[in-house]
Amino acid sequence: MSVRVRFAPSPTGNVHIGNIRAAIFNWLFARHEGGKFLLRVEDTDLERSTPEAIETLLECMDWLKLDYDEPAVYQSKNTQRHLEVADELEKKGFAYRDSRGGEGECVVFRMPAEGELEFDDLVKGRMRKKAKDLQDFVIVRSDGSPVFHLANVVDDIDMRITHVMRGDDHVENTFKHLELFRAIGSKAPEYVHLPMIVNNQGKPYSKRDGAAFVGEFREQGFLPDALFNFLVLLGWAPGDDREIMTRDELIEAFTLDRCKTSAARFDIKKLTWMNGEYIANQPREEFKKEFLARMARAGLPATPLFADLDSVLDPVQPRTKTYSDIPSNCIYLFTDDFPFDEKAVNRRLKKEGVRELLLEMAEKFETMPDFTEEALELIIKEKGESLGGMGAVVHPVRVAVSGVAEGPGLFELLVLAGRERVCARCRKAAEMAD
RNA sequence: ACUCCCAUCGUCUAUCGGCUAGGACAUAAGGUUUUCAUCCUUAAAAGCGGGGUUCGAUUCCCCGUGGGAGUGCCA
Repeated sequence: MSVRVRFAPSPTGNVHIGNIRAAIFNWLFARHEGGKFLLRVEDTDLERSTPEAIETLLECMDWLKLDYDEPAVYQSKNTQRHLEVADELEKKGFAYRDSRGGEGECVVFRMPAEGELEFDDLVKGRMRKKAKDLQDFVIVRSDGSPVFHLANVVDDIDMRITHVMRGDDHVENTFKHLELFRAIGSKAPEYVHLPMIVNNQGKPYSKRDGAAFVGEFREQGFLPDALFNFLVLLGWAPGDDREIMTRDELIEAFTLDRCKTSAARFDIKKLTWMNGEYIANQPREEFKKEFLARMARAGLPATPLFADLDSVLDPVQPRTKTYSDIPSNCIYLFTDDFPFDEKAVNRRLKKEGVRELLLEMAEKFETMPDFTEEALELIIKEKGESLGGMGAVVHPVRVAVSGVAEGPGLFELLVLAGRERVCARCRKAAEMAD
């Protein structure tokens, strides 16, 4: 029988990285096994499951390229079926009506009173629980609506799910679910419980710990492939020393026996590093598209003041860690109205003789015959020798032209900026000097 | 309180009884570079504690400790 797995999120506005990680594992498993990956939207909480929330969910799936193989199932459409099953269970004596909660009559599923319940988790191994440690549980609320446990199991049956892969926090539920399958008379799927993603305190990773929702990572300028790659490595490893892997490599290598059993902390620094690697290797056209979008959003022009966009992007792309740092990192290439970094100004401009130096260099730049990298290097080197090192010229000029202390190679930068701008900026910065 | 789960460098992880415990991120030092990023070299950095099983335990078992999860109308 071929593998059928599902991702079953409740659409509550944003998709948590823990949930999407579960989705990724399901997706990889399905693709590795040549099975089906399905989406079931558990939208039974009508108040929180707004159309916008569902839209957000689908966008996340799309962004991460988690394609599913059959039309999405909406759980709220199956309510009748859930209630029929509850009726059946009640008729057969597996469930009973009770009003102990006081809110009216609900339907309660009867758990075994004694004995031991067990199942083999494909990652965690054999799980056992004494029957007396599990209580009966509500499957239909007093308002007539089916509860998660019931709906989840019935839908898994109807969707012919073969493997349920979900968060660790569901292990206890699994004992209940297994009893439901048994009572309904249906073969239960295999179960796989994935460790949680936690914060520095070991608690479930939440919005308080930083970006916690897929949309936030997208907003902050992470690539879907980088996030995907990073998340897979939380709780799974290929066994060799590979870390940056393509989708195909991940699909090829992904097996359940390499999943971990312990919780993993979310390390944004490593994600950022990985994202930088992905950006550096991104096709120029893709980078350009995102670059322009970010510039537009920041209200900056789409075309550089000088040179063409590609020349400007050459030094920018390999230095970009996340898209969100694009506007501030290259604003000086697109407008003369750029900010000066205070530290850089204090360190490189507010020094004895810098004013004169900048004016002199502006003069030299203006009069040199060819404004090329080679010629610039000669001139700057020459001037530097009289000042005890090229740095004495390079640093002030860099800050004068870009406002910041880091960036592309200076000669490259000057040529990009063009003679006219360089001279103007040197003279303007000279006023800030000393 | 009870039940269950988990436990290797700061972090993510490798190790399926033989380990001088490997890799990556982060950190530190050095080299390359005009700066930053990159790149190269190097350093520091781990088996929670106690018992057992074994010729030999990070690896298997038990106890403790720590963390997490769950315990009838959330999912």
